[in-house]
Amino acid sequence: MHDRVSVDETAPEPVPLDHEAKALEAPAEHAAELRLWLRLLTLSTMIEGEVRRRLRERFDVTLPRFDLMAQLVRAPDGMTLSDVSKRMMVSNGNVTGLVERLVESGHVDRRVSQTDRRAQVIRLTEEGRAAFRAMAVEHEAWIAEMLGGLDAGESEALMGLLGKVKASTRTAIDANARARTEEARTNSNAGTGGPR
Amino acid sequence: MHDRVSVDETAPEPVPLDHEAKALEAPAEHAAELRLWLRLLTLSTMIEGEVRRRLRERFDVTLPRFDLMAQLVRAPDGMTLSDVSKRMMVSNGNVTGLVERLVESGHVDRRVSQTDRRAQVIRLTEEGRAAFRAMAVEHEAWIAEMLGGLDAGESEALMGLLGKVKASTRTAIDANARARTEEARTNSNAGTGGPR
DNA sequence: GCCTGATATTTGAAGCTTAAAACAAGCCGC
DNA sequence: GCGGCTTGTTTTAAGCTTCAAATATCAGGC
Repeated sequence: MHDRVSVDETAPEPVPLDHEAKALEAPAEHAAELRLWLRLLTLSTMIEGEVRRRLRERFDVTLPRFDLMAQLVRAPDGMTLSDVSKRMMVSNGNVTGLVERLVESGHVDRRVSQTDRRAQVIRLTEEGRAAFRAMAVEHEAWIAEMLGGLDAGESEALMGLLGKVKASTRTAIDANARARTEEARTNSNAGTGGPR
Repeated sequence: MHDRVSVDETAPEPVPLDHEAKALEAPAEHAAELRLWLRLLTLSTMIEGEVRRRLRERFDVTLPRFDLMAQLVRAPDGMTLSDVSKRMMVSNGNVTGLVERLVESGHVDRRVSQTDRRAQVIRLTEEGRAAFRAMAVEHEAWIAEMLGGLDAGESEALMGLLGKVKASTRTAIDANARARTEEARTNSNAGTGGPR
């Protein structure tokens, strides 16, 4: 497989490491990926935490509400809860509660879809739109301040690399999901005596 | 009201854009940073979500518990709750509850520090260590699978760029914290009639 | 029209998370 | 050795989040 880490670790290796040492050192094969992931996670946790803090301090609003409003502001025609759920990558049940509170506070308007009686279409109210506009201006400045350490070329390079990782992550997730679906199908057939 | 029905608002529009349009387009100055942040956030959300799902599916464990155990496995002499809180970048109160549940399940051992009677020192139990070892092996493979799309050079480049962003983020956060502290000091002086 | 499977949403239980307030104990300068 | 500040932890209230189960509706095939 990927022998990237210049496989010169072959030579000695007399006594196989015991479990303990293995577990502690073990990053063995994939240390680089693990470090990358940890740095990525640390960074987004830092930024997210700071944005959360500032939103609360300056506007007394929570980050999830801001995020939801950010989705809605780009959809003047409204979105269904499912749409929001997919875009925000959170569960359906989560969105239900979030929307409930935003309707309560008058930022969001919710009505049954005219074409699908199962679905709710939600939109920002005028108040919601105004509130979001005010927040978005500062939010953007915060992000620019925090991510401002790169020049245009670096920024573009980073964007590209993140895109590449995103693609391979997507692939890994999809492959896993397919495998799970397949397994479920098989089990189901086995259980019900489906096509042998 | 909202003339959503595709007004084909392209052609005319002679007048300078109003607030609405501005707000929508406004990424104006800092569009690149905003896009970068969104991509970063999307990526870490994707990975984190998948790891969470797999940990639950394979080991019936939550991600925060895994993360806490990952901190402890590297500290055979134990850590205080505060240490953990800082390393995980979560609130103190959060750690209290998390540790409570891990002690309950027998993965973690907790005792009062011998040198500071305020502090609790926590360690993995043998069971906790064994359980973590098993999980860590798969976890590492998952990460390698998801982040596997880069060659060594790209990986290193990404690491460097993330480091750079992390540094500038750190700077921005610290500057803000200092400003807040300063403001608090000033207010406090004003209120109590401190040094003019 | 009726069944079957898919989709949209809600609900409930459990757990995670934060912020803020309350304590307890350490540290320090006088 | 006593105030006063700092640090370590817990507690509480509110909100976020997930998963899984329950509802309701839709869409197709027959």
